[in-house]
Amino acid sequence: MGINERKERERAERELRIIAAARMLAERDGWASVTVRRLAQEIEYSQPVLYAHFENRDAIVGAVALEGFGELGPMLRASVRRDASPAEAIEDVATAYLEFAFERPALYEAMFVLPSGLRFAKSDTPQVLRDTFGAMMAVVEPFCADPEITTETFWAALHGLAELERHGRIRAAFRGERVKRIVGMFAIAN
Amino acid sequence: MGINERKERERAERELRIIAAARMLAERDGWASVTVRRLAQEIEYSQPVLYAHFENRDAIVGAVALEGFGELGPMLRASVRRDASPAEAIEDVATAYLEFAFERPALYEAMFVLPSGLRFAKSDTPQVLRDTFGAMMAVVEPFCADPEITTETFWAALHGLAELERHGRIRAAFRGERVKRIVGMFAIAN
DNA sequence: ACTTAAATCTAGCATCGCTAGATTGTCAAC
DNA sequence: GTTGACAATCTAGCGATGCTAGATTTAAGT
Repeated sequence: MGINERKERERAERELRIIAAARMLAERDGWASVTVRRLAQEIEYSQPVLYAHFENRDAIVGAVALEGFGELGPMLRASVRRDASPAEAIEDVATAYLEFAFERPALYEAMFVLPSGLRFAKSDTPQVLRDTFGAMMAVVEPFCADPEITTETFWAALHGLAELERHGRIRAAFRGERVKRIVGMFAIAN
Repeated sequence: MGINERKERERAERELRIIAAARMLAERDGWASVTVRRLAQEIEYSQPVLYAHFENRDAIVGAVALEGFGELGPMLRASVRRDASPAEAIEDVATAYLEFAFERPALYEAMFVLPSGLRFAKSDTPQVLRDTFGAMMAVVEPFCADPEITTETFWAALHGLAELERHGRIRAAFRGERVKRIVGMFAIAN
């Protein structure tokens, strides 16, 4: 009886449609506009159906965030030029990271700012999160003794640059200069 | 006729009570619990009175944020040990900054994360914001050619460390190690 | 065709930010 | 003093929100 299989397939498909709708609305109108009612309308079901897929609104944000990690990791790896020196590799990743943050602000927000229920740096951390972390670690590793801590620091620096600029705390015009400084700092033994 | 003066005094006092209540509720239960209704109850007036003081809820967050800047700047300046070397001064400020972020999370959130209507790095930026920025600039200045950009970068690094740790993205246990790296990076010519 | 269980919806609760319009209080002119 | 005008304040409500209990429809198995 393929009935249950079909049902499961339809269910999974509907879940994807919810996530896609959430992402689209968030990118278009901001996360405040992503309401359960609107999502329900978008997928043409009533609100309670969403709660059969996600425990609450935060979990929907979390699902979008996971998608984001699934894209950020590969994007960071792909950003490194083929014959880049170790220092250039850091620059490529830093630049790509910020590009991601500014070109997909809603996605970035889901991944790093909004409550999403995701668990980081824990034993049950999803693989995509580890992979993204690994993409950053790969480029700082040549320059440091303890890659994990240095990666955390590198990541924090990039996240700070992204967030302060996104909130208008620092001058957008000087992003390149700031990246240059960060890269210069991480591209020496430490 | 001191009548109008008295009224203005009472009005100003009431405004301070609103801000104090908002800050207290935010620190105790988080910003999500700071509702206009609850604030009204706290100051023993009806909701509409709050809108005679602040344009909207965000403006209340902004007022609390301003208070926060009024404290962060002096705290950063005071954190530098009397006979600290330039490098030690950076360490002191970095440590004090993170201490502030973790001991007053709600205040920090108002200042740097929540929409607050405050304008940074603009011509009409309030003096307290400039002062806080200046406190950080003072310690990185000895090591750099363009202090403004380096300060923005330094600040971003600290903000990233604070935010990622606050959200459980990086391991709290290694905060000291990360600070050591950041300090080491900014405490050399760049 | 009928029963039962799963899938889905309707309708509602409590809460939110915010505001129009009524009501109270206070001042100044007569 | 009384009264009229204006400022201060409140009541009551609108349109949203996240979430859920209970009714209803749909579909499956016999």
